[in-house]
Amino acid sequence: MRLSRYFMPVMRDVPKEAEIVSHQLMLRAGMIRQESAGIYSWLPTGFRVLKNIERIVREEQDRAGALEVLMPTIQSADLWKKSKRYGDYGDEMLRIKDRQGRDMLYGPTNEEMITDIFRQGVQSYKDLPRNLYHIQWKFRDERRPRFGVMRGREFLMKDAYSFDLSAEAGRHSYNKMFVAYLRTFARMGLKAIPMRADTGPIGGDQSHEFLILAETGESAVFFDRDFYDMDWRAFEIDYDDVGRVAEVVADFTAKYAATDEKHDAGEFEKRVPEARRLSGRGIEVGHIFFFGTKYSDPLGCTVQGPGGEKITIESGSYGIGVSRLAGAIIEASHDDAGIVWPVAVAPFHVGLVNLKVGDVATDAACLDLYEKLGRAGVEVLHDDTDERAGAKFKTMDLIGLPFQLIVGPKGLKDGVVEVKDRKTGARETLPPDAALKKLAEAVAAEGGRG
RNA sequence: CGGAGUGUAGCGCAGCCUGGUAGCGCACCUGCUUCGGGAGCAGGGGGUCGCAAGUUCGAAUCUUGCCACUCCGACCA
Repeated sequence: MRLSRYFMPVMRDVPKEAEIVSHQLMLRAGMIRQESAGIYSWLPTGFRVLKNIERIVREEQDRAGALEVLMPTIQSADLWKKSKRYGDYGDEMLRIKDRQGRDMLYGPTNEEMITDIFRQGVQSYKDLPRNLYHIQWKFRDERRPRFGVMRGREFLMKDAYSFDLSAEAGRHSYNKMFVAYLRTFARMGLKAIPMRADTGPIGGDQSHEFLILAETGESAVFFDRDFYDMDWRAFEIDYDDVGRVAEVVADFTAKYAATDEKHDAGEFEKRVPEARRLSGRGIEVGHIFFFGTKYSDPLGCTVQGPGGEKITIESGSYGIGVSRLAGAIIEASHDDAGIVWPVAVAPFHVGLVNLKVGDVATDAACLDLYEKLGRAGVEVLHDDTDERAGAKFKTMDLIGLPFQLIVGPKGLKDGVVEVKDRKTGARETLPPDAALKKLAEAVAAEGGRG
């Protein structure tokens, strides 16, 4: 993309409505625009990040055997009345009426609808297990939206729903999602610690929240320092290997980690030596539940077993805050100059900076590199504007692309260009071909197309 | 929803107390000079002062009501 043809309204001053750093940086980098409290437009740069996050989530859900569907944002109230949650959900649910006066709602979640879909489509035990998910906008009319996209009222969420014949089988479905979440967040460069959690209004008896550590997090968290030594890479695993999947889950759940609601100070002291006890604040980026027959019972979601008997389906649900992650990743990865994107979610991989637009040799060199990088699968934002060099560097640092490729007449005279690593600040001068090779390799290594 | 606060140009702000028809910085446009880490000079464009009613000869400014947004608390991806 050529910056001269792009739409990226960056700001030098911080809009006063933004309190936390991720919100400030998203606004300053021209990623989002607030439309009303807790509701945002995603501008081109922000939208690219959102799509990258969504892509990783989708790839890992698919890998774990979940099947993607798309349910509507608007739902009829009927299903919710059947599950008794129409009343329970309270003012958080945005209720609307259609022209016939029918009660409708903007979905805050989809347990009822997916259960109904599944009930209608499956009659035999032979059709289980299954896991269906979608990535769709939700609306929850929060009492107090805040922190930009981290706690919006309208937000993009991945929600998956598992259907099993027995509680044991349901446990494996739960464990698969647990592992898929570890992989998903690892690919985004995050260490998301699984913590025991309250089940809240969703209900059920087994639940974990995945939290990343950040000072601005909304939950107080208590955990074992040993988590830092875990293998957080997106390790390979055979999801059909029930024992192995359970082992990974056991490994992560053996260590103490809990949010304040579930925290037990006595147990913490008993299980974790003092030197390893850590506390801090965390941002919840994922939440998984196993709730058994809570929805299948009232909605009559059953299948016929081998002996002709009726089996009530055991279910779980699994959420990831896709739009929240955009803010959460920035909270976890930024410095004084701006955002520092992990390669896998960066809006572009490389910022190509032309230091002297209008200089024939420099323009030609930039164009050549731009085309070659594109062919190598590297996404490039080419700053071909006639801004001053200083301003260009500030902008590049602000928007946080992982690499900057800096091309100017002085370097070209010596046959070199400069490559800057945004994260480390390291700069290297090398011939254009070598720079190209280096960037292509770095992006291939870290970009992690699943 | 309880408490606190803010609405004046795209963004950040001053002006309001003590009414007289709107200003600063950045950004934007034009020209010249500059040009390897947010340039200088000169000229220029842009605002129903959140909305409505009231007081007044006259309201950004005073009064009342409403709306929007932000922050602090209880819930959640």
